[in-house]
Amino acid sequence: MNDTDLQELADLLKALGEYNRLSLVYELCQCKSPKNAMCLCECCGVDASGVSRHLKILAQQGVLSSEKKGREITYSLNRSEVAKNLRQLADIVESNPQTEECCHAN
Amino acid sequence: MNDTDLQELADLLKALGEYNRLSLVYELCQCKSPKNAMCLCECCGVDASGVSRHLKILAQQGVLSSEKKGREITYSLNRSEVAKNLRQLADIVESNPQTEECCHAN
DNA sequence: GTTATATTTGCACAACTATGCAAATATCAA
DNA sequence: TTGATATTTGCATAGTTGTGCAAATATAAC
Repeated sequence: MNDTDLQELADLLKALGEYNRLSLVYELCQCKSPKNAMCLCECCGVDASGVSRHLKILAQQGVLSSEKKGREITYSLNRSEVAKNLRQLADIVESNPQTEECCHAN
Repeated sequence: MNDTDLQELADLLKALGEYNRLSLVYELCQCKSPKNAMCLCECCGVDASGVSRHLKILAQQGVLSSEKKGREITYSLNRSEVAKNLRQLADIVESNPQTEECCHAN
């Protein structure tokens, strides 16, 4: 894993690591169909403009997909992609160390 | 998943979602034995006090375990616990929606 | 004892972030 | 066209965060 990968992973985790954003993601977890910002606004203690910004961040990190339908934009969760990224990190964390030692200080 | 669980999960993801902290975690991933802050300092563009603070945050979130050995403190990664948390979230994200609809706006 | 090493803490600061409000934009409905 | 609805954007602001430096603390080594 190079620096760029690590940075992208950090960005993804940061996007998910904010309470209201994670609430939006969790809400979309439980939705069969895509939802617009007004609907998602209800499950999040933030006004429409704030939700709009949160959804943008999540979409930028590939957590959500958006589709424009007339005057509204519906968002859905990229379930398999997000799950894949999380499991990849879990695998790395749990894998056996590849190098003898990471430094020579001790 | 209640609000407290969601908050704790967000805190964990936030702890991991910072580049230098994630670098520390990744470094410890590759270490067979626990490492102290001086050693970990080398893999992270931050001085000792900064590393100390990052390690504290990671330990608070259960990512790392620490053990005091004389004048040094060695840190190790809680591999299975971190992996478990990440996989749990992955499972939730990928699971089929339980509720019909999350709201009635559309 | 003194000195060296490892870590934490107080302070300052710059940068970033989440937020609400109001205005702007876009699209639908009547 | 006029009005309603959905979303974005500019602005201000309060709060948070990462950081380095220097000082304090703790412990080992001499």
